[in-house]
Amino acid sequence: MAKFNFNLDTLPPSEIREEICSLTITQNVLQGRWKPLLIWYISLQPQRFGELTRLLPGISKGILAKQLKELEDDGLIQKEIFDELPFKVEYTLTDLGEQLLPVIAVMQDWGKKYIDSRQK
Amino acid sequence: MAKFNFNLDTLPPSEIREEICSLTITQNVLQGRWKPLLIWYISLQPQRFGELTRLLPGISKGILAKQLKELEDDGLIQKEIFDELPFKVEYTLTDLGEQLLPVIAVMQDWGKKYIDSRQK
DNA sequence: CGGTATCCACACAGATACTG
DNA sequence: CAGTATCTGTGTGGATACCG
Repeated sequence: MAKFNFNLDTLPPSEIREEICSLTITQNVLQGRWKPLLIWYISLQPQRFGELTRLLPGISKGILAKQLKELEDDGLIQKEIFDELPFKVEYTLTDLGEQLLPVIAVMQDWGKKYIDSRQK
Repeated sequence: MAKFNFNLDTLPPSEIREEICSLTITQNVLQGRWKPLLIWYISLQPQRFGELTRLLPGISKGILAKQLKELEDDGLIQKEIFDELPFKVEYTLTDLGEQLLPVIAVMQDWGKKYIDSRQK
């Protein structure tokens, strides 16, 4: 999946390469207009497909399904299908997904600093 | 600039709204294939335009100029123009840009966890 | 050296209709 | 309810030529 943003012919030193690679992976995993918000909402409580469409006004069902699928494929969320009628599906974070919450938190912290800096 | 990913007609409670807004701002500011890497490289030392094209093999001059301009407009980096021949320009982080380094750091931490989880 | 300007290609998001 | 399929439009990145 990932584009690693460096050329295999001109590799930087290995410890630099690891930083580049780690950073780019996280960037790629979070790439998608709604993904950080999806992770954050799901961290608050297990969420259903329909509830997410209400929480994220403007998102279309197609793109919601696609981004949820990508998050699932990347191992950040898991879905539980309840065998009821009408159908019920719940999305929750995996352990790996939970470990991403510090990233979300510092992003929120910085966003507040950004807002403050623009209000001066 | 920012798309805030919520509908003004169906506003969530204010403290939730602030978290959404802060997160989305940071996401938007970092949106761009090379931006996190640019910030990280510039944090290591002041960088020149030509040096960045070497550090990021595959980037085109057009897109490098564009993403640097966006980072500058968002107040994350500043450029110093040295009045020499041949021309010399150096990009450095602003205070606001420095404050973004924790975000980069936790992204790198998580990227390493992701790699570990996939190697099992 | 450090950019702009222009054009092109594709990925991604959105709308809509349909389905198990 | 929770999706899938298809089509469409736009945003983003990339290549190239040119410029101060």
